[in-house]
Amino acid sequence: MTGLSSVGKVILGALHGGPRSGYEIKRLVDHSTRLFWAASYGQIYPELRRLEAEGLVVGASEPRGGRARRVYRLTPAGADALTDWLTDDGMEHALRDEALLKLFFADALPPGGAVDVVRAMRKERETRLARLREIEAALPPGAGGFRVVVLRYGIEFHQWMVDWCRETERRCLDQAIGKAEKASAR
Amino acid sequence: MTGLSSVGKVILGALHGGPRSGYEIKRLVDHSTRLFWAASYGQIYPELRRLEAEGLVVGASEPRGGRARRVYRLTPAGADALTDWLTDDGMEHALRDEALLKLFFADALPPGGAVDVVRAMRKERETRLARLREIEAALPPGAGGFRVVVLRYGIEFHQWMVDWCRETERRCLDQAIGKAEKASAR
DNA sequence: GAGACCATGTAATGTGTTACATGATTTT
DNA sequence: AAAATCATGTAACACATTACATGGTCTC
Repeated sequence: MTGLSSVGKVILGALHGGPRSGYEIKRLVDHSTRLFWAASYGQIYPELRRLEAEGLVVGASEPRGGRARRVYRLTPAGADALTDWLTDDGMEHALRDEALLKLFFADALPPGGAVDVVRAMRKERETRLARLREIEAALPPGAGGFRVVVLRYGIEFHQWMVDWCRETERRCLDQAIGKAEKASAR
Repeated sequence: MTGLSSVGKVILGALHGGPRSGYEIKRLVDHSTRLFWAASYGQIYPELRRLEAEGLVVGASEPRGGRARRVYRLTPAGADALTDWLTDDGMEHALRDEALLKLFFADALPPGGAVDVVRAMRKERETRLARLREIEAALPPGAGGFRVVVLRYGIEFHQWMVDWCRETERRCLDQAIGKAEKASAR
């Protein structure tokens, strides 16, 4: 009832899909939500203990072979906390984009410098877009559910950014030509 | 030469536009880059001192009336550090989107719960879009430069998200109707 | 004279990453 | 036998927000 921490949210969500160890939660996050919600071991392990102390999850020792392993599952209180969070109206949305910051200050660069910024931005987004498309291609045919909806959001968003970069590069170059013509007309 | 800190980047960029006090830098950030690059007093003031110790900026006491005020300007080394950063290929891009995380786990919600998540997401983006459009409308006519390019990016991006939400809401409802028809056909 | 705004700074707190330490099991 | 992966955990550090403390000026 204290309000879930940032890590707590992914953990409860992950455990809704079934009992999991801290290691498995980290793996799941790295393979699915990391682009919009990351979590590290340094957060996950301590938080699992805190959630257990609050009664939202329970851990049980379930070794795999001789390998120690602690598996957590949602308690009814944990499931309630999950739906409470899912239906509340907290909507944190933070973006940290170095390319935009560079572009914002691009007037400090010699003419033509800005295009390089946008070009570098596009290259980076294209790489990530390709990786997302690979994930999509590897999806079992007929896969549905909201996890796929979110993946497609990622793909379409990255595609949108790549298009925006291309358009902006074009505009930068047009402007450069316009300036050059004006200069030669003198 | 040590590699600029996150705050250092906005500070040098801001100072390229002219000498400014810490307070003015904070104001500028809050009114322009905060959506993709924020900075707080707790970062700005200590960082200004660090940058001065490194020789990238110089501060001078320039009181305004009886009000103490310390104004910083770029040194040649600071201007160099700025262009070095602008032309390097660091391209940090992090996104933290609670709406996407909720949608990702929306299978845990009763049918129809996901639409509410998307609707809440759209509402929030619409509010921000409106604020950005106000800023654009208040722009002096004929305003140009990369600051405006970045503002338009923000507007178009938010518009894209709103459209995506609308489309997704529609699809969720269609699917619900499809299911209801299937159920009634039995 | 109240409230908004200018102005600087620090301390406490929270959030998050990285590296380290340890060790078993599985795959090549 | 080496490398990858499974598995847990902590300590150090970096990054960032919030609240507090202080006080001047300007506008209504």
